[in-house]
Amino acid sequence: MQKILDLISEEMKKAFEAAGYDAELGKVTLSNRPDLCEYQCNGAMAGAKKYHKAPLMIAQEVAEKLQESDVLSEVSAVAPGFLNMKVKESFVRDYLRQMRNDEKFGLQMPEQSKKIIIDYGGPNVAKPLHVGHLRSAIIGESIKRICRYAGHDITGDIHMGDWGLQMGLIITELQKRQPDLIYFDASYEGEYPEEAPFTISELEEIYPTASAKSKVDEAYKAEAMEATHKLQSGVAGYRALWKHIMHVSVTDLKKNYDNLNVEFDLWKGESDVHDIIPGMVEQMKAGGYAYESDGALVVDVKEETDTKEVPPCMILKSDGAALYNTTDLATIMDRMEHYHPDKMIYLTDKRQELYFEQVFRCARKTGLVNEDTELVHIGFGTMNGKDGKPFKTREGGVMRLENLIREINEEMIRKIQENAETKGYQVDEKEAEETAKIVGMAAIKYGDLSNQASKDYIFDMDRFTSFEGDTGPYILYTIVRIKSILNKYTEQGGVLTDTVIEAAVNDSEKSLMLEVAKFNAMMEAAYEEIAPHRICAYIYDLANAFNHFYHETKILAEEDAQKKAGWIALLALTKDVLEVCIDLLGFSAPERM
RNA sequence: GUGCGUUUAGCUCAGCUGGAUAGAGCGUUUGGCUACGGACCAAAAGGUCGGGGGUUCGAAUCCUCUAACGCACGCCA
Repeated sequence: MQKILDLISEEMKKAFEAAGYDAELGKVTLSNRPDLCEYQCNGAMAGAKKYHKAPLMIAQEVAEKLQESDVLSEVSAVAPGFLNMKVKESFVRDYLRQMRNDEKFGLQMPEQSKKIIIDYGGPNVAKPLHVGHLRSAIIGESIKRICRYAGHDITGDIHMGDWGLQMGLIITELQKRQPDLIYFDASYEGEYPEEAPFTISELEEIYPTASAKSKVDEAYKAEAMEATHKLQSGVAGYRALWKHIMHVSVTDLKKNYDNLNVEFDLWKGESDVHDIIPGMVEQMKAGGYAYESDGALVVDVKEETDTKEVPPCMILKSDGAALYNTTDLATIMDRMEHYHPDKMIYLTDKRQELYFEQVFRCARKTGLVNEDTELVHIGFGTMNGKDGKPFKTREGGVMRLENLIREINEEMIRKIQENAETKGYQVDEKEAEETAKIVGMAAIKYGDLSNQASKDYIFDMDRFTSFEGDTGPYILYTIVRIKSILNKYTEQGGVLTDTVIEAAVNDSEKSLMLEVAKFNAMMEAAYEEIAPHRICAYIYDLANAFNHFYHETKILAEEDAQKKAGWIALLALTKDVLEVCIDLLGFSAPERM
């Protein structure tokens, strides 16, 4: 379906042409003076110079041509040359009827679906998730869903840190504690046990301990590096131990991401490309791209047009070891070979911007990707506390994700019970817990996504748990309210699928309809700009438009059955649009709250 | 030093790619509950859009200079 603004513009363009002017001047935009009109066109002013004519005169001539329009009503020319207009109620009605029948509410599917890989999450194995992982998970999940809804084939890869020194550290510490473990017996040739010799909580304690020791104890660090090397060169016992670490850790990660309603299609990590690194390095050397500089192997990625210094992209450290760049480049190579993506999206902290610029240029220069393969880095800002500094616990430590979620949920349960008390009804404890989880998720995710991803934002626990105004819970509340009305309609014998949208009878109804009609344009923008916050802004407006309408209209009490059914149809469409939107943001609405 | 980003109401943020009187939420003040769910709605107060200059009929938006803050600038990820 065409966007409503395009349909209106077409009508206006025809009028410009009919009046003897360039059709392109007839671009229509939303009115920024809603008290005067619904839509406006500024083309007459833009054309004044070209036609040596007063803008108002041009506007008047164009307005003349639109007096009989099926689309527009009340077209008027206003000084200094604005064209103000409203749209016909019948036009909006027909548009929404079509929307309601369309699978994706009028969103146009691309001619060619793109194959996209999105790299987000990025946790480290054996380390608990903390608030720093929250944004990547939330934003990445939403982007993935938006691209998918927009008709593209997108694969989400968690891309774990599962291969470096951290693994050697864990193994070393484990050996200190349990030297008799069969894994450390080099002469052992049998099968290794299926059960891991540690639990996730032990693992989470082992790593920081080992990391701290390595910083003060050189010998310990050397052991860890040796263990890392043994692991990477394939010593059986070490590999078996590594598999245990991975299994225990991934199981725990899955649980945590499940709680966030975040799902990955691929659980790849740095270890997956270990074997292809030597080949890639050789290829880069053979191609004449990589050369030695200060002992390290680098590829120049400067470009003529650069206004800044772009340091070369390092492929190997001076000790010959791989680094982050190496695995990222190898991963690109691996993905090109196995998935043939048209586009790869990386979601990380925005401080890594220059780094990704280097890696992307290197990948392009060395021919790891095709000319038209898009490589995109989306850098997000830091989540700060109320003081404007990176978010910490009250004690000043790094806050674990689980704890943050728990705090929000507890606050939510308190609110729900409080609400029930003031209204004098009983809540089932189980139900309250479930609802709290759903609402808490909406509060966290909406709070994050409603900000532009690239900006730092302030995570204010009090604000998010206050549930008033521009928040996730407000959106959910609106949906639940509509559901409640629709349920009552059904209970009274109405059949939702029999209802048909009618022309608006008052301003608030029309505003709601016009708001609903913006869906496909908004989605297109959200996809093109990779901007979930567009969806947030839209559903907030939509929820406001609905609540406004709701307060002015007694829906179920309406005696005219056709009118009532029309309203119900509009409500159902509004609810469906809202629910699709929140699903794209990664949360859902409860039945009651 | 170089580059990038940010600067809009007391606070937290929008601003649809150059249009009319710069918009929300929170907070403040005021009004609305026989509930189709008041976690709502209606209204008021509150802004030299960091500052200067320029382009344009018209600038928060484009150009330029400048200030403050933040971030990044080869062996971390």
